[in-house]
Amino acid sequence: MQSSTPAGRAGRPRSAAADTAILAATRAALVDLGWSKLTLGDVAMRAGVAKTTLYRRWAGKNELVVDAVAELFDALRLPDRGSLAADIEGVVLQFAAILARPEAKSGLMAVVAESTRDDALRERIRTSIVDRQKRLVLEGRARAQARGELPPEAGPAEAARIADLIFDVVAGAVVHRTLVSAEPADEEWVRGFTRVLLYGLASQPAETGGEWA
Amino acid sequence: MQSSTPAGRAGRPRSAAADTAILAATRAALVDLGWSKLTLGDVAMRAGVAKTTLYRRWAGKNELVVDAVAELFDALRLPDRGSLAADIEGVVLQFAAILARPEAKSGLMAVVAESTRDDALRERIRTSIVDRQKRLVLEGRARAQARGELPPEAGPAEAARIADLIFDVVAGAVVHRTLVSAEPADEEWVRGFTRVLLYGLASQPAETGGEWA
DNA sequence: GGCATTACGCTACGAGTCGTAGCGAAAGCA
DNA sequence: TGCTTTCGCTACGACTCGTAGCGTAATGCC
Repeated sequence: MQSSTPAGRAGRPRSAAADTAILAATRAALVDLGWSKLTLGDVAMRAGVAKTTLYRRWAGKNELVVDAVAELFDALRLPDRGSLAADIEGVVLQFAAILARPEAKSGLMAVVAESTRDDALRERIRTSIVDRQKRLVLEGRARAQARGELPPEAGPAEAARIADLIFDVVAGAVVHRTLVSAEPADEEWVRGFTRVLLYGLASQPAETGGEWA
Repeated sequence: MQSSTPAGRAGRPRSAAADTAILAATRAALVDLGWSKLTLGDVAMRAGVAKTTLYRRWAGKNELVVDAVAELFDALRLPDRGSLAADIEGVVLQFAAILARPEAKSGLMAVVAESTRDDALRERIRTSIVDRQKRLVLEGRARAQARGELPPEAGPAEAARIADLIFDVVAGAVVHRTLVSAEPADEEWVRGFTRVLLYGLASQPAETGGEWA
């Protein structure tokens, strides 16, 4: 975000309603048109604002879509389900549900691709999307350690390393399953994933025969 | 690919040299310009061919970049390093090295993003990029089972499920580390990842203190 | 060798998008 | 009531797109 009147400024304040309308219109355009065919003129028309207003608030398509997609991840929560496995399954299913939405699919990966050549954009993605997700990893890990389900790590540097690793594994697997393999990360898949994450491949006794709880 | 004269056709055959020049020019343009600023006119000029020639062979930017990026993954091999852990670390490091190249970074995620709204494109990505990677998983898994490092699975359906899961975890983690976290998947990271993949989080005794083999 | 067939380079074109400039009107703050 | 900033609107040059048309080049077949 870069809207909302910067506190005690004089003059006409920016319309907060326009912000929400623009971001909603951006998501709607992502659903209807996808990333490549989405134009700022079209978004402006959908939102009922002038194209110039859009350019006054966002530098371009990249920044706009980052903000529009970021709001989708605001709903992520980490309720205490009693065990680490249950906590993981719960939050992964939430994450998968968000990624299943077409506006997230077509928007998120596109801005990530653009961010490989734009450091400012990558930073924007990190602060408004990635860090919110990563916080859940830290929270879940601390909770599991308090339960005694995970061993405490050596030091703060080691803790950060492992947290980063876990985050890349979890988020990466769900994203890859959803976008590249193009198959749903449903409950059955999430159960198998959680088992591998907690106990590894070597322990996999192939207990599930197919479909049963 | 859709080039090379379709066998016994009459008339002037398509120049194979043009194909390689175009694909190389596409990768060069990806490095210099990135996905969004890459234009087919620019690629044609770099390759020394007319723009119309490009349109005669590829339907558009998406298909062209898929083919150009796919060639990067031809180098993936799975040499027998004696143990499952060593095999995984070896192939993951290769995968990471390819993903570290700017033409792979900016090109791959962009076409994946587009493929969320284009079934034909997704199929093209699957056959020319994803399936080649997935074959390594099947091969490595079979090798590990022959060594007795992994338990045999219940049936063919279960085997496919687990192979798909492993693939999404491995490829997804490396991609997420490289593109989203924007940090290198170096040897240290790969060691930690392989440990989690094989033995899970619960067994993690935080043995590495930082940097030592 | 000659002929049919296909690919190639080149030019030109309408259509669409981009991002910006300039203007008058509207909406807050002091 | 003024001052300041935003807003909607129109218009603009520049650029890219994807295609059409033409003459030429390179092959297979007879």
